[in-house]
Amino acid sequence: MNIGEIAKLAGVSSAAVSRYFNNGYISEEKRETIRKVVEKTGYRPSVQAQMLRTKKTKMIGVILPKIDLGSITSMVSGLLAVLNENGYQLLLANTQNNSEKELEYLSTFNSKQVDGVVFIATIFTAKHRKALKEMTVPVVIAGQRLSGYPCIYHDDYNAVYELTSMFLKKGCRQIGYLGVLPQDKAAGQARFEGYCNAVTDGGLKECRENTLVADFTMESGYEKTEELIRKCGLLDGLICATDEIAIGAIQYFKSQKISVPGDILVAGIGDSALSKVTTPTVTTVHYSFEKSGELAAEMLLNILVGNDCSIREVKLGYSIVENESSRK
Amino acid sequence: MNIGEIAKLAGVSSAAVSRYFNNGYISEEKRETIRKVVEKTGYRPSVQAQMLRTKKTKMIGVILPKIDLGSITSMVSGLLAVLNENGYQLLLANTQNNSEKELEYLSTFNSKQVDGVVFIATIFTAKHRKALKEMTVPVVIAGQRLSGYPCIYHDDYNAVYELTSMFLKKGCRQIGYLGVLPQDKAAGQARFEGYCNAVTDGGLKECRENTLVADFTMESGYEKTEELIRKCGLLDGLICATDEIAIGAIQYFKSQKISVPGDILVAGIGDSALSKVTTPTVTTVHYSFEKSGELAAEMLLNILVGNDCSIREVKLGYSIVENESSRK
DNA sequence: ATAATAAGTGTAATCGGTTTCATATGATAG
DNA sequence: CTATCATATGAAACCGATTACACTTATTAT
Repeated sequence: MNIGEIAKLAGVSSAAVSRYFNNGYISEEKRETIRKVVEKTGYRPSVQAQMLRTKKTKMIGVILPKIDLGSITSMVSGLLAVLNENGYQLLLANTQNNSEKELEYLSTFNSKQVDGVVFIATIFTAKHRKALKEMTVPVVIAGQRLSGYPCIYHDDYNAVYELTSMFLKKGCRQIGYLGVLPQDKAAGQARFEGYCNAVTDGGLKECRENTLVADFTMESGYEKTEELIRKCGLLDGLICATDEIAIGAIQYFKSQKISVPGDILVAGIGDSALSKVTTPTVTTVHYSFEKSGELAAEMLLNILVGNDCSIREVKLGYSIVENESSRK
Repeated sequence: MNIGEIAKLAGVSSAAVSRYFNNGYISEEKRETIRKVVEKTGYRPSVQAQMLRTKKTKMIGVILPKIDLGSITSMVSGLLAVLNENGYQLLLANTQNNSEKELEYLSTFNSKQVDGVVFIATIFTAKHRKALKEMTVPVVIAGQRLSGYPCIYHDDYNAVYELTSMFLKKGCRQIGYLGVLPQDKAAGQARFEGYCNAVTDGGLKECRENTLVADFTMESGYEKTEELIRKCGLLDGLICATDEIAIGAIQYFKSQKISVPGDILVAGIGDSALSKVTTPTVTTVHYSFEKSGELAAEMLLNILVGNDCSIREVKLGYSIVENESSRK
């Protein structure tokens, strides 16, 4: 069943049927006859033919490093809400933190498979920059700031700065930090700098000694906390770059009969579901990931309609969620 | 840059270039010249044109009720792994538990937009059956058994039967149950029946009185536990249809100074990340959702290549993860 | 020597729409 | 009474690939 057959049944040309679907000039009377035929046959235009002819796929590619992460699924949820609302579909690519795959999917999506791309990445290399430069479809970066590209990210620096300052105000004088790789500008570098500057501004020194790099897991949080304590002695505060790390840290302290928050205050980042069910519950930073997904989608759609004056860079705020692990 | 221009540059026909990409008859020498031209120009065939001509989109639609749920993202992860491996892309549709949207996306995907659909649903109505009957592209159902359709699901009945039997063996004589809507055949009905039959087989009676229906949240678990205790007095065991409900229940017991597992044993289902970080950690049932995603993808791909003798229905096993909430 | 088969190639039809262009009609303006 | 314009329509070109078909040449079987 194609447009020609419908046209024949309705006694019009295929152009008229096309206009019927695309709000072109068409008389009320033909519109009605076509409507009837379409209804009776259940005809739907072939999206493939439309894509080929119009060069619009109405699809947005989303590249993400890991699907089973609350922050990321929230973003996807926000993306989907806005995209579907506007008649776009979402093509998902999971790179499993594999840098090569990120480049591969960028290239795949670029070859006209989608109208635009939302790129959720953690670490940008020179290769990424090169791949991005070669893109012919618009790309919005989510979760990181990348100069020259439309992007949306969170105020990591100030979030951790404020978190650390809060610990100082509560009397902490030996604050440790468990971070992630600094190549990750957002979760790694910005958060670490927030910690460092807050500590220095608070009149403490040698912040770098009280820090270690972990990965994004609870196990790593546990191990690195042990290492940190062995290295620095007992601290009175510990800021962690993610909730998972913080929970691992708390588990270590529990195993050592070190009281949280009695002996040491602990905080994480992300406001994950986990942070609300542990004992003690974990003080953390809330980012609105769903909102950032929605905004990323809106930015991309704006670019697609050629709205050159639209928002091109967004830094989203945060709110500190004080839970039991820092109540003093 | 289209196939014709490449053909001209290589001094061959467009058919030859097409054959170059599709492993058709072509001499080694032409293959080489085409390869060079393709490399130099960076040409890639238009997927839209290919789709139109071949009637294959190499895309699979995935319809899911909620993206921010560990079990579902694990499935998606498994789906993606297998689909991408085989050159397929994943088109994501999130229905937010909206039955109308489920039907709408089924219909959208059906109109030749994808080669096949993976449908992750919770409740099947008559409308769903009708919509499924009208599908012209193959559909694999995940998370539920639906007679007549390729499907993949977990052994909910026996999982809960075994969990309940374990509680009985530990001496429980008053086991309560917090379930979800029985319209959900898998998480609702099958789990509930597993509980009922285990209780009856264990020589206890009146199982139905000790049960209530909650929804999938911790809050609901908290409230319904309160209601259940008010109704039935103190139980000595509580089986919950999900980990979230179980955690809500434990929070209620904590608030009432009722000891878990001292006074009452509690278990959930799903082996979520949450169940591992609470105090006490929650006894639960592990399902391999990632594997079910992989299998669903494999089933669908098999159907697509016309392998009629392939697996059409899979019931996956489970393992009980005994944690602190039931250690007696 | 001849028939049959396999390998290699190009032409042109095809997939199913959208859109340009030419054309027609009726209404309004000058 | 013509010129202009908005509305309405269909024919045909076009998007960019795949593939059926016809054809040539080389190889093998009879």
